[in-house]
Amino acid sequence: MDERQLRVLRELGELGSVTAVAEALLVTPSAVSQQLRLLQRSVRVPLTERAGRRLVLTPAGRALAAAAIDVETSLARARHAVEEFLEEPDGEVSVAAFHSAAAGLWPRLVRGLAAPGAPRLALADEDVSQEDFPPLTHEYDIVLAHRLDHSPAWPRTVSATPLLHEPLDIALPAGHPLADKERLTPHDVADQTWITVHDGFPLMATIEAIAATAGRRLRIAHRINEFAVVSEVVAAGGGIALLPRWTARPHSAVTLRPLSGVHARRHIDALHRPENATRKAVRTVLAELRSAAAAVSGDGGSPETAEGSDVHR
Amino acid sequence: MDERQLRVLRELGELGSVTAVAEALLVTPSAVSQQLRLLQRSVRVPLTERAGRRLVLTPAGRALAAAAIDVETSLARARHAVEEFLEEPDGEVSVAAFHSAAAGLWPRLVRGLAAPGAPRLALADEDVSQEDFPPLTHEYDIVLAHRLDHSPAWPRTVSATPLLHEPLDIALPAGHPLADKERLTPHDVADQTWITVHDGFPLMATIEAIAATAGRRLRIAHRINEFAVVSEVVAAGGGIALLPRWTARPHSAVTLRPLSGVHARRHIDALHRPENATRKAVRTVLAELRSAAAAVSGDGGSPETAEGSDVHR
DNA sequence: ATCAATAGTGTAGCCACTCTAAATAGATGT
DNA sequence: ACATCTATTTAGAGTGGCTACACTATTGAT
Repeated sequence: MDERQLRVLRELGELGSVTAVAEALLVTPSAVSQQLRLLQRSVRVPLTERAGRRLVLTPAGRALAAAAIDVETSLARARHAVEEFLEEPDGEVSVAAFHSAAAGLWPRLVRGLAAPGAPRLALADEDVSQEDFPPLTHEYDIVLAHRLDHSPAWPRTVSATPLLHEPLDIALPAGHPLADKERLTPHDVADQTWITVHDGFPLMATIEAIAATAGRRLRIAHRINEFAVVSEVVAAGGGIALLPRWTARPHSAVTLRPLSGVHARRHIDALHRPENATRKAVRTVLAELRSAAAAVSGDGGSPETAEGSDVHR
Repeated sequence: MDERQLRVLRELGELGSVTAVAEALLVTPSAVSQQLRLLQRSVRVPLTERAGRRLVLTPAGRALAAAAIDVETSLARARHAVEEFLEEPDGEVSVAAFHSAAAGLWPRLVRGLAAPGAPRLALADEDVSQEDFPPLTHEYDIVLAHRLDHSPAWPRTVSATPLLHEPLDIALPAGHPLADKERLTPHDVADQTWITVHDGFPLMATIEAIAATAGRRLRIAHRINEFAVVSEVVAAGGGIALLPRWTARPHSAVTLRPLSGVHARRHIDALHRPENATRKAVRTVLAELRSAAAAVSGDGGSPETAEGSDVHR
């Protein structure tokens, strides 16, 4: 008893003759007759009977034909299941991010997708080194990742949607002498006590570039990945640090100053496996992320969020 | 996208490897792999992906596998649909009957099957000549039919369950001189004015036998098929008639007297197509009909219905 | 590093299944 | 009685899915 046989039986019930079924299914009446014979073999009561020169369903045949409708319905649903999955506007979308991107973008993302009918977010923070971002796309639909300007591009196996090209500024405690200058050079900052990320994390390459340009080894006192913690330690006079301009939460006792002389910018990209963008819900989240990023960087940001573009704080 | 492919996909989701699916479905891994490739061809996003040396479902694959469960469920239901139809205790059973059998048996049938869970009855009266009873089994699950003792048996294409072997008595108006005799002979009744059924209806053969035995042509004044009407006309003095002993409703102004000298009995049988008895609901109704018939004929009839066996009225 | 074990995929060929074509049988209506 | 319509049977062709086997890739052990 397979789909084809049930289909034939059902059509016979609705069309009332083998010939009509054959025409509907684009086969010969012989094929229909044979399918019916096979189906009959699997059942112990007659499903069809002759009515004159026509063939009609018995009550048992009608009972089975009714069940056949369910089979065809579920098969039709299965045939559309993938499309529906792709077009579902409110599907679940998992988003991973490192801390500063998470802190800077997720609040806007959550607010922007709060409406009913919007994708359901599943957020997770993941603080990994640069080469570990792409594999995360196997676990999450979208991975917010960052890399420095001249670091190797993301592998071709993942799609990358650029979100931010974010300057990295020097974070100074309020009242620090260097805060008087509008811009700082590697030479200006090379002799300071430093707070940096752990080895292997993206910002480290910029720290090394500063040291190379100034021709000195930096004095690195602390290793702190989390920028909120960094801000607090900078404010407390523990040293100076490199902080992203837009995604690190401003601290009232920390002043940011742009750095000249080295490329001090990072890319924040949304990584995802290419086929993932066929899902409407994923595309919606990506669009919302772009809009959140534009707001954060000050391009058309809402008044509520304009503070993010205020460098001097 | 057919059942087999969906089955393979679903099993892959649950078992987690092509080899395990192959073992579960009793085929080689190669066959599983080929089925998956075919399924993939019908869909524009990947359904599976490599995880090390294993193969796992993508989110789209999981969405389709979920739909596959519905397909398998409905197919399993279809495979049992006929059995369920046959075993359904409360299915609808259509019963046709000629008038006197209907009047005599249906009230008991309806009362006996009033309980919830009993077959649902669909009753219909059909007053046809003897040869037209068997074809009615194409329209009704059970056909109550009657034939005279020596008339040809029912064709082998239908099953016949004997219900009653019912004497045919002479109906006389109360106070008629013949009512004084305990039994009547053809000779006694041949000179009376008669009320008979229409030509072609079963009882007519007995009327003809009476005429033949007595050696006379009967004086047939009226042609009335419906026994309730016959009783009224007999009571009013319109003539005498042949009435079934048990199934015709007794009339207070009509006396029944048994007839000797000719075979004056009819068979009342329940006809049905043989495969119809595979339905539990039909068997239940047949059993209830036998019990109703036994009660009507006085074999273990309940007090409430004992009047049916009272010939002298 | 190398090797063995494990997992999945590709290919060739076989087998079974389902279709078509044509002949047959039965029913209907003129 | 005959032409027409309908369903079935049979034989044969074509398709498709399966197995066997070879191959690639990954993993873990020595």
